[in-house]
Amino acid sequence: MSKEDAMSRTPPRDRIIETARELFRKHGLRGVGVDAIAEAAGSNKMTLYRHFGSKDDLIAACLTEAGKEAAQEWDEWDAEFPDDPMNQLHEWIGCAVSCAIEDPRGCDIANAAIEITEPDHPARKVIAQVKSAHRDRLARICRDAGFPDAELLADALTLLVEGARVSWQTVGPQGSGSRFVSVAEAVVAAFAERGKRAV
Amino acid sequence: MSKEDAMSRTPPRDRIIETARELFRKHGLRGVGVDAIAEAAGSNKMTLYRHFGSKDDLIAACLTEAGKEAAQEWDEWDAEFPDDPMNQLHEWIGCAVSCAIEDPRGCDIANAAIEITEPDHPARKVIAQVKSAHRDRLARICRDAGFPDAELLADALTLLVEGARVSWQTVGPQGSGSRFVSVAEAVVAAFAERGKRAV
DNA sequence: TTTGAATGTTACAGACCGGTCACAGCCTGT
DNA sequence: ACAGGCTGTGACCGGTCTGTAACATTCAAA
Repeated sequence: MSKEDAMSRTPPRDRIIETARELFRKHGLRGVGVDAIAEAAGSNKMTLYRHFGSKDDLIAACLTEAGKEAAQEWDEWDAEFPDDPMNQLHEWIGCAVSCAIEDPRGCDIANAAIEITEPDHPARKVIAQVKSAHRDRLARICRDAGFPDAELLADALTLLVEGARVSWQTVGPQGSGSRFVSVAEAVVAAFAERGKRAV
Repeated sequence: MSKEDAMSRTPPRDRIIETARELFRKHGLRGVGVDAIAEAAGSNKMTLYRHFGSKDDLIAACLTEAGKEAAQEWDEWDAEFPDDPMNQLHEWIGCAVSCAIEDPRGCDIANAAIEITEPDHPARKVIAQVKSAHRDRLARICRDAGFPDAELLADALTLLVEGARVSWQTVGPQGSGSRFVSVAEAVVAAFAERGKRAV
């Protein structure tokens, strides 16, 4: 009963966020109600509303948490290959979509951006901030690795990974998304050769 | 009153599909009810249900219609640059995301794939079919243009455009999505040079 | 003119939703 | 032992949703 133990030990707020992220991912933001989330988290609707003022705020909190997790992953790559941006880049390419094999539901943040239609939704700024940070870290690695067109390469890789996670949801494992690693490596190689010739 | 005239002349089924596509695009699939669609189409819920057995079937019909429109666009490029795949490719790159400037809601089909969580939803096969056809036509152009790595280039461009339309919804005009044309052209150029050197 | 199919209208069923209230319990720090 | 904050419980409100039933209307073809 280690799971139930952990459930009862962690404060309700954390359990609710974790459970909400699971259910949102599985059924979509509009596909699951706050009551179901609270119950699945071993709590109830009232405490949910005492921690998060509304469902929309809960969604924003979940995406903030997702952004924190992503940043942690970047930090781990930083620590794994210190001062070796080229290996960091290859590691990123390898990991960026690999998770999709088990759970083909793509990126929670991108999915939320698509599912949320209100322009003033509290989650919108979280989405923009996390995604911008992602591109910025990618651009920094490309610059550190010495690519002359580092910014353009960062844009290319950003679009590729974003597209791969969508492609996985549209056509599944037969689609272009499953060739993301080959494509990304080819693009990186092409940009590297371009740089060499320019020098 | 040509618009109202057209509304009353066209059969209800077509009006409903057209209206549904607009509203689905604006508010999401789950963000608008069948009653609102029927009323906005100048019809009513009952006739809607007589033409489409369920809301899910209506969604599938809307995506089928979207797929037909996309195919028509490809045919126009074919007719505009007959036997000139390189220009067809450039035209595709220019048009693929340009529409996003006015309406940043991305691709209806990809959005639907993300919003639909049921694996057996009637729209799923439509989504997969349309997206596969898109990649196939792109691959054919790349092959006709003589790219040695035509399949890989088609995958790259597919992922890029898919990612661009998502990026537009996450970070807006400041994001990588607005650099799609530059990125895609750079990737095409890199693949072309690769081919030359390989020859 | 009559017939019949397509369409419109109204009402309803049953379920779910987000959000709030009043009240009861628990558990910790003092 | 006691006080106070956090948590749990169940009921409730008003609204919306998909889908159906029964009935009225229009309109074109025969």
